[in-house]
Amino acid sequence: MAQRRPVSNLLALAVLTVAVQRPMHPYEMASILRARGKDQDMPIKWGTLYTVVRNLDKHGLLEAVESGRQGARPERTVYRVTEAGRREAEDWTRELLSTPKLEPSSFEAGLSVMGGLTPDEVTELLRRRLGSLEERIEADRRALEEQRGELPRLFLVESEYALAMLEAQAGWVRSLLVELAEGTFPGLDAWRDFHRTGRMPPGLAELAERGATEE
Amino acid sequence: MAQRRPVSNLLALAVLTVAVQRPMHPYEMASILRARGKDQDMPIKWGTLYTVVRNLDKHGLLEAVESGRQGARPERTVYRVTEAGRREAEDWTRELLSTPKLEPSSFEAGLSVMGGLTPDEVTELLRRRLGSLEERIEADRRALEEQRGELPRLFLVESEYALAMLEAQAGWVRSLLVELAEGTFPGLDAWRDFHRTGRMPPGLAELAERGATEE
DNA sequence: CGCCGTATACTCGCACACGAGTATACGGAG
DNA sequence: CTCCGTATACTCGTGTGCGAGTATACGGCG
Repeated sequence: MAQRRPVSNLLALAVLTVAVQRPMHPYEMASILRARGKDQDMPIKWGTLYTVVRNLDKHGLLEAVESGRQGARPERTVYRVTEAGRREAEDWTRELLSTPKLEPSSFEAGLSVMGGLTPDEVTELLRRRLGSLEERIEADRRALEEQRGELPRLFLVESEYALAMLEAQAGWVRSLLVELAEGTFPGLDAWRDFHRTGRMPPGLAELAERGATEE
Repeated sequence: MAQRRPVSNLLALAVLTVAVQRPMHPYEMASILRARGKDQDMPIKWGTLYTVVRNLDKHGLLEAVESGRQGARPERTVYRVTEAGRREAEDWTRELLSTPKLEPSSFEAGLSVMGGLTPDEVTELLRRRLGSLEERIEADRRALEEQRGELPRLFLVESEYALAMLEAQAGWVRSLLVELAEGTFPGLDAWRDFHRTGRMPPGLAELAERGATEE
């Protein structure tokens, strides 16, 4: 119920777009998505898949066209995209492309509470992060180069974006590390003192109380 | 249950870090968080707040120290951070800083299905996105400059990061727009043909079937 | 001095996400 | 030819997120 979309989970959009090709049963949608590497950044959870498909059905965006057992396999239901489903997928795509949406990032959360650790530890942790980032960037770049031979650019755009964001993050971390390592980060001493003495530097105490309810 | 953290919601980390200052009741935690502007990127949901606090209590990371009515106000419970809670907060912060985590991005999802729209519409949509991004960047930059006078750098780092990511995104969108507008984007014609004729260009059809289950 | 809008503080219950479990088919090794 | 590991295909139950609702206090206005 995150947004006003009848089925808000982004997996629903992926499901709709594969099912547009031709009617399919849920497991097959998952296989195709996996084969296209869409599960790299957003692994498909089985429970979610079936819930999402059922909800799409309930809202008339998908409809069951065939249900029964072929041979002696477990029963399976084949779904087809409805006209409404096609419209929903298009409209949703339009919104996702046109409207930037702030999403909670765990790194941001970490940065916002990094004052709880000492500057030296933070420096060490960020160094490790940068290492992982660089490895990942290298690996992704290779993988992308390889796919460039097999797939048209249109299908690689989202990987290119993801890579660009990783690079931007690495760059930012690198520049913060320079400030921390060279000691040019303003307020470094106050931060250290706070941890040595265990108390807020004067002036920060009231700041921390801002927004507190009166007793 | 996303990770192995006893209470996986990031709001729990924020709660722990404000409650470290001194014992508090939930509503007060929310007020302080809001006053610090932490709700900008991740608005505090009331339902979640109380659920999270209850779970932290259940896992021994917070403990109730006082429960009862002051004056005739509605009953309220004041919570204190336990030793385990303090450790959890520190450990969690370490993890968030040191380990990059891929998070699902709705823009990425949009890019991965943009083939469903025509190149011209995509161009128009991205132009709108770029406009919104630029406005937002301008506004955030101003806000940040203003806060620089009042708050030490340590408390602004996460805003600086968020701003840097917005700028990186804007830059990326801008360069994609150039390719689309100037027609240098490879495969533009095939993409257009696909929409005019309604059928996949040869070679792409099999590609789309990759991962399909045998009948 | 009574009325109402707003801030304070929380509860409840639905809907969704998802992991773990279930059950059958198929193919290859022995 | 039978045993078992793996792929196929789905179900169920639990925990969690979160909006909408509830209830009291306070301040100002007429």
